[in-house]
Amino acid sequence: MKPRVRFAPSPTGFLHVGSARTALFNWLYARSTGGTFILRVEDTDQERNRPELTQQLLQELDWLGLDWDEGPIYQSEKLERHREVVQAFLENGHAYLCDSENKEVQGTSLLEGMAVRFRMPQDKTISFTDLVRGEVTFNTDDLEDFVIWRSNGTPMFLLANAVDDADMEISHAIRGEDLLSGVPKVLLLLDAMGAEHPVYAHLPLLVNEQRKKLSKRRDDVAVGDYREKGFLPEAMVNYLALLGWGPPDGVEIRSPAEIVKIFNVGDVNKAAAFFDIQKFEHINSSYLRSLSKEDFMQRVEPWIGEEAPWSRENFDPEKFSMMVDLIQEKLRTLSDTPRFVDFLFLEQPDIDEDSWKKTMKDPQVSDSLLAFIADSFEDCEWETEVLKDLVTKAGEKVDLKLGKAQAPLRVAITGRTVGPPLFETMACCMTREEVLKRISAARKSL
RNA sequence: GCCCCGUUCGUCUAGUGGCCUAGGACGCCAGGUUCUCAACCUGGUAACACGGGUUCGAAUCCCGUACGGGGUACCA
Repeated sequence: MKPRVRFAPSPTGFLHVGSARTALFNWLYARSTGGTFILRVEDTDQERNRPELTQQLLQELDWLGLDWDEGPIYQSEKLERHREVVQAFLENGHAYLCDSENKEVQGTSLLEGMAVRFRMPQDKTISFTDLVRGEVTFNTDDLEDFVIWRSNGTPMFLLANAVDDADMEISHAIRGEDLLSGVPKVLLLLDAMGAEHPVYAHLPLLVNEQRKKLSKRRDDVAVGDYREKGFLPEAMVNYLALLGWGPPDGVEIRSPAEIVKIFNVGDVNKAAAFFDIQKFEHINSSYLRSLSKEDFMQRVEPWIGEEAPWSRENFDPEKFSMMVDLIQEKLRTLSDTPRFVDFLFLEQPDIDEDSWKKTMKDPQVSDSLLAFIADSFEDCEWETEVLKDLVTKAGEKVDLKLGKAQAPLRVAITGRTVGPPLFETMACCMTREEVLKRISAARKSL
């Protein structure tokens, strides 16, 4: 029997990174076992039953490359089936009608304005084997009769969940630990239907620095936010896979396809994991570096177009293309790109205050240094090595090594102390006139 | 409150009774890279929550304590 797993998100208008991780682990399980990955949209809550919310969800999954084999199946379309099960429970005594005061009402058919509660058996032990946590046990005395049907005529989550899992013959339910306490109720529901139990695997939660479940109010939780910050989908998948699971050989950076080969849900660990943006950035920069130039050019497009800090007519694609060779290895995210090249496409460099203060703190020295440099640049060959030699010589006159001597020039030209290799940039992408103009502008500001 | 789950370097993890004076990665720190660094290279720092058992031997098994988290809705 091939495993059948599902990702069953509630459409909230964005994909939460925790949900994305759950989707990923289901996908990994299906792909690594030859199973079927099913997408089911849990939109039983009327407010969430909106097509555009679902659309966004599908797009994010698509962006991550998590393709599904069946679905999307909409839970809201199964209303009749859910009603049928609840009706049967009413008839066979597994559930009862209940009014707005939570009082039991006699009757064996659904009534408008009445909710339905599942009857909890007394002192019954319920245990199951979780693939991640091992044996987990509950006692029904700690559980209450719970609502399975709302008075507005719609099914509750647990009921819909149980019925759909049974009908879709889900073999493995892989989801977040926050759903662990709901399992005994679902198992009871399944038993009442005479359906089989799926195998459960509860993944550790993703937490923030306060060790609390990632929340959308405090934390950056939308996958789309990371996309907009310039993270690559394969880096996102790679990083998410590392939260709660580790490759047996310790090689952390590897493609989704390679992860599929070595993934095992039994190796998932139990403790909550902190979503560490710094490590994510490290992984992203690694993927960025390994991109072919062609691929990089394509992916960076959104960051150098309309959104860029320069006006479109000043942008020069050829210069940019040359700059890519110099900066690709330095980027942590795609959104870092503009600030490494913006000075080429702006009338004036955008001067960073801290950089200016740091390199121009002795205006006398900086001025004479820049004067020497400007003089020697007036009439020289416009080549990387020549420019570098000239700056080295200018530095010697004020008793500074190249490392220090290039700093004021770098800030005058680019506006920042950090950037692409300076001499190459000037030689390949700037004219003598532009460079001299910026040097003199900087000297005037001293 | 009650129920459930968890606890290895700051962080993510390896470790399934001897190979552990606990390994890797990120971060951090130091040095290197005769152009910067937020890039790259090398090195370093740093952890088995605590207390009892079991065992010749425990990070690994059992019990308890502490701490953390999740659940306990006519949300999902």
